Amino acid sequence: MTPINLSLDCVILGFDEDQKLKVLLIKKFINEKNDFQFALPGDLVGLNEDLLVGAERILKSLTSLDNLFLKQFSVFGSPDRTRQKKDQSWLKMYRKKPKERVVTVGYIALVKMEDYVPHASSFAIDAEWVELDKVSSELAFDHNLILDNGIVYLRNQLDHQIVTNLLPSKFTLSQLQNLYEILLNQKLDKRNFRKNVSKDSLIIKTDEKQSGVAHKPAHLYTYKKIRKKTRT
Amino acid sequence: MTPINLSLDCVILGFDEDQKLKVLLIKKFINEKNDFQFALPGDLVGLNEDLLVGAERILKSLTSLDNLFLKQFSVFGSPDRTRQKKDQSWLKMYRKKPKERVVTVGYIALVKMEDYVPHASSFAIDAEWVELDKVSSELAFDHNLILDNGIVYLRNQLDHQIVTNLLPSKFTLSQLQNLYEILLNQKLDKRNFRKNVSKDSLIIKTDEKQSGVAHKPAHLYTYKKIRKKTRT
DNA sequence: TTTAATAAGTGTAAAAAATACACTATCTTT
DNA sequence: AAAGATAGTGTATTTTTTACACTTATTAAA
Repeated sequence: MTPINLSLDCVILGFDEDQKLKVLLIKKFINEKNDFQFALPGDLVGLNEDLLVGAERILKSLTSLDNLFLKQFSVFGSPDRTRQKKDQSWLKMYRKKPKERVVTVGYIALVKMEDYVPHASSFAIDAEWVELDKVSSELAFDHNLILDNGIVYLRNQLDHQIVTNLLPSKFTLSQLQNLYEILLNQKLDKRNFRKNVSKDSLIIKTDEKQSGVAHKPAHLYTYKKIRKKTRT
Repeated sequence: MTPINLSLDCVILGFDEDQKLKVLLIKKFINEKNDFQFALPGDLVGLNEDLLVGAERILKSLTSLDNLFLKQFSVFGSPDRTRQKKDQSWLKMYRKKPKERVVTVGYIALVKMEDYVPHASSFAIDAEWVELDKVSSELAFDHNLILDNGIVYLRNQLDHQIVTNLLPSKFTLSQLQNLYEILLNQKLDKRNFRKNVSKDSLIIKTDEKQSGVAHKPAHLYTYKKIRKKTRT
């Protein structure tokens, strides 16, 4: 009875060597003149599709990214969220019922960029990693709000498991610390950081060392993964 | 294009003198023979209705409860969540499209029961406070799951503001501690509890005391409220 | 009016967790 | 062999958390 559309939007944060946190955005044409807009990858959920499965499908269809751990973090349901002027043109082109309300569920993931090279398809004309402070404040719909909420959510969720996933399977403690500093956006004390890490029985020292560095080579560590998957 | 229905379900937890945490359930007939079922108060959101406003409206229409602080806590979107046998009969009676999928957003609130006396209306034939451990394991749809998730969410959110809302405007520290113990389902140390409370500048000692009790009368305290309201 | 019963109210010591802080070690490059 | 660079390490201090037992003020009963 309620013709409400349900969409899923993905906040995919990526990290790589150049030490910046980036978000995966798609570019889409919003008219025949090839004006474009950036947006989080997202689309309507399928009729009988589980939400998580749908988020995975949509993400893959727009960016080709696959096999990541998405987590639901919030619902955005303002009746006006798709009714700003800037978004009407795209809606008319791509949605059968452009005026109908769209409620969206936000999903988030944090990945190692090198493992996930986006390729645009479907209505995305491009899919790219964008540095957080270079993200346009004029994303489609309320995507700036969704992005901000996602980042806050993520910072409160960080743990060794999530963070080590962003590193090579063998990593140094300095790499790990550096990554925490970027994600949390704050400096950490080296000795205290190492004290904490040493309490985590899942972070294991290998007998390998870094090589080819122009300084004392660091020990390499690895993380014992026990992966769980839950859905609601 | 996706004929997905969106509903809102409310987990309203109540507390009162008899020291038990209860949840507000409605009773609904599921057939002409007057067989019934218990459920969380919930229904489809309105076409152009803000989600929070909708949750408030639905709750009021089913139970007459009004003016409480609902908070969104999760989305439940399994495609099968309304497709169990037990729920079909009710759906046929009350929904125009009983087979259509329904995704629901969970809202939660914690209230003082005496302030909120439920009166059933609309399709609710009864609205009552039910002790948590007496709740049927056969609530409508996936409402047992929603309820459990809501309780977990709530326990992680408790603070003096929320908790003092459940007490009279003047309360003793023993009342407050007792309430925490019930909500958290664990014993707390009296002196440590009071030490903590004394650090909270919003909890203020009045110069009144209990009277009519057969023991040393306790001082009464009050909470300085600064109410904020946020929505997404 | 004394006594018993009941919950209120109070402090301190010990343990655990968090923080602050600076030098030596090992490798590469020049 | 010296310089440059990052790795790696320990301790003292502060803060937070925990554990724990007796005295006090009132009412009810004897």
